[in-house]
Amino acid sequence: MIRISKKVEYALMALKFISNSDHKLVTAREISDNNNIPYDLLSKILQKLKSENILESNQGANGGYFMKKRPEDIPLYNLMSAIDGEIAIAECLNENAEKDCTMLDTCVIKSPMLKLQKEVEELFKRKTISDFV
Amino acid sequence: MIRISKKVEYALMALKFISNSDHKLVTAREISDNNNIPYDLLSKILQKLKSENILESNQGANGGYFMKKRPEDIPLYNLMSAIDGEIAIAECLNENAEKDCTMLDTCVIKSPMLKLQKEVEELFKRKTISDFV
DNA sequence: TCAAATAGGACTATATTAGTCTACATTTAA
DNA sequence: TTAAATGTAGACTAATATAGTCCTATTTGA
Repeated sequence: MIRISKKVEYALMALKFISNSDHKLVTAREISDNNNIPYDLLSKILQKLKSENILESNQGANGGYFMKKRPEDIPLYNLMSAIDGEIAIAECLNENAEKDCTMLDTCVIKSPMLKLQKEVEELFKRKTISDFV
Repeated sequence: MIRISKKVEYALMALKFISNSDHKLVTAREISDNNNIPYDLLSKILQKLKSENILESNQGANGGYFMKKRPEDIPLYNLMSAIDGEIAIAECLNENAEKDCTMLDTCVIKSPMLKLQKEVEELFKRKTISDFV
């Protein structure tokens, strides 16, 4: 199975909500209530989006989030890797597979897998948040 | 994260091994030993490949498996869905999401997600086992 | 100084994936 | 005709990844 995690779905919904809002600042609570997303989980996601410079926030009362980049400038790929970490299409393509994989030398499918990985990456880099907003 | 399951990796390795073998029949044990794949797990996988008409088998002593289709006629997509079931890029695109998804009516990202799903499918349908063999 | 907000770590629960165990059925060769 | 080699199949357990919760700061405006 191959999938977009629920967290990324939530992120997309949040970004859509923020983009379409006419407020300057949108709170996590608003997003959570309007989209039926667990508040605590959403908070974590928004924080990650902030640390990726996708969102900016004001803390404190009357605080909230706002877009730091335009949707068309945010590849879906970046969103995914920000939230779920590096995207490896197969276990053996992880950074630390070199120490984990028991069959490094004998592996017969690594190089075509790598090629496929590149193609999937391309696809997710071509897509931007504006495709969802 | 987005990935090819280990079972599919094993299937690819098995198909490669069978394709490159000069025996008429290859046993699960041979494949398991040569590729470091847990025997029981591999057996299950081979059985699924059989039920998908990718492999054929002879039972009994001197039995084993052999290719029923040519690698270039087996899309990676089919292998994946044979082994791991239908490929839905997001939870909401599953067959039974209609009853499960709490936000059917309000969902704001379903249609672009569906488009993305099609594109990923295309990619995996274009790839065939011959790319790995 | 209080209430409303973001920030962030630790924890628990759930679902998915990987792997194991046991029993049985089929075929061949001795 | 029987033993060994093989595929078939279901139930179970273990490991891992994902989703979700809880609790406690910290910041800031009224």
